[in-house]
Amino acid sequence: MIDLKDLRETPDKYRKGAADKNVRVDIDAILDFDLRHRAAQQEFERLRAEQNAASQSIGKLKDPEEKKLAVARVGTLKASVKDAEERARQLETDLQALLLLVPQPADLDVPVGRDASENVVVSKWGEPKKFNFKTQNHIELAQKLKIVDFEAGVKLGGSRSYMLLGAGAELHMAVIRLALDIMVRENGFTQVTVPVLVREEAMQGTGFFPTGREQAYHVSEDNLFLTGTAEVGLTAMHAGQTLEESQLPLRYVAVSTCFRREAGTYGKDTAGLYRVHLFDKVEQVVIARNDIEESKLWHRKMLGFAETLLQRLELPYRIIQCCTGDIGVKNASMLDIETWMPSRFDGKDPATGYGETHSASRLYEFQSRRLNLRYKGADGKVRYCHTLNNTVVASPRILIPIIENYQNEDGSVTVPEALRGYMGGRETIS
RNA sequence: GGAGAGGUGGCGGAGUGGCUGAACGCGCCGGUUUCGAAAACCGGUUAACCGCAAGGUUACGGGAGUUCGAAUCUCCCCCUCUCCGCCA
Repeated sequence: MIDLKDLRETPDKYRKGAADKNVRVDIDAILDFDLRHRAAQQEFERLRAEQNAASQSIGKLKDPEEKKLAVARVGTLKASVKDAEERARQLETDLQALLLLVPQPADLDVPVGRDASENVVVSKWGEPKKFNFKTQNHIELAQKLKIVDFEAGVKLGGSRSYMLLGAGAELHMAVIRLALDIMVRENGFTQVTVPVLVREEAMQGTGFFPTGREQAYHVSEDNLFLTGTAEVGLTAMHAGQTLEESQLPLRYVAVSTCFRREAGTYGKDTAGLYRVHLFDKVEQVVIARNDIEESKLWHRKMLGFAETLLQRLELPYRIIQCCTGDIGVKNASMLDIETWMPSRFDGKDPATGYGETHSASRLYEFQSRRLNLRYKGADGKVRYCHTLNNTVVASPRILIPIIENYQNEDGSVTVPEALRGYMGGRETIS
């Protein structure tokens, strides 16, 4: 949610912000609704004041005849008050609905671009390994090693379903535990468990609704939604509260199962572990003071925590600054991490070999406004918090680069050193 | 799933149709007192929105309704608690 006052004062900022993000919103219509809403509001308030005054005087009247007359007089006022109220309320509802669609304008340091093709590579870490034998993709490797059963998954859960077994499931838990240890033990984040079944307000408050509603599973029986990330729980946890500045920044991390309908992706990445309906993810969220520089600092730090994990796993990756057309309505800025997945590499252009594994978002007040998440500053003023989030690790997607980069000629997979401690010291999967 | 109780300001807790945006207590802020503090005493202390201002409107879990007028009456929803049943 953007600030209506700010939109009123600097509409061009939001016109450009939406255009840059390829989002169509009619800012002029919003301004017009706003104008009409305020006029209607004032009209209603004037009439209501009149009615209130008249009603109050009735209470003081003693003479029953006089009272009767006064009641009748106010009775006629009632209808016009109700009318004016209805008009003002309707305008407000329309205005709010439109306002929810206005994207957060991208930050100035975000390159303008149409879509993912115009994203910018910021940095690279590690060199993709050269194999001196014919490599296999993670699907072939995993099936031969019997660490993933796709058929069973589909039989039970339909398309984009899978079952990890044996060392596959162990590997999955190992990366999650490594991710949690990095965040909790090494970086002081507080681990939290979150509800993955939430009310509509939590989805709207975190900005996943109304745009993107079709991506969430809806449990209609209870009118609850399955979350696609722990970001929802971690960010909405303090909704409606006024925190103390001294509590900030809040640093939370959670593992949760994530549910995504993947509507509109038919035919994309249909095979394997890349795009699935259900996965587990360790997510980091920071709720910070209302300070742009501080937000930027945390953004880089949070990116760094994810890099730490990939470096421990010795997986080559690159960092992408997403362009305006690819950062979604919520974000002021978004940086993705793409990890080297040998099976995606076309043999010529190295850029083809990287697949997205992480996404770090900086949202400023966008979610806080929707969630009414504020804090009282040292100066006594109440402000909206800034929120940020980033993946620490999402599995099984991360198993793709692990299995593929660590494969051996005989089809076995070496367990990354950083994970061995979580797998009883196991060194290879064969 | 069945039965019942309840949701009021930062907290506790009054309030069953107009004089209640809300008694009283606690807390908090300012002052008096004090070398300083505590105690005591005095004063202040809800928020959002519209408006240059004066002022006005709204809000007692949320929504709808009754009424000239609702924290107070009616209906629906949400949430919390207690008991019974069932259950990991």
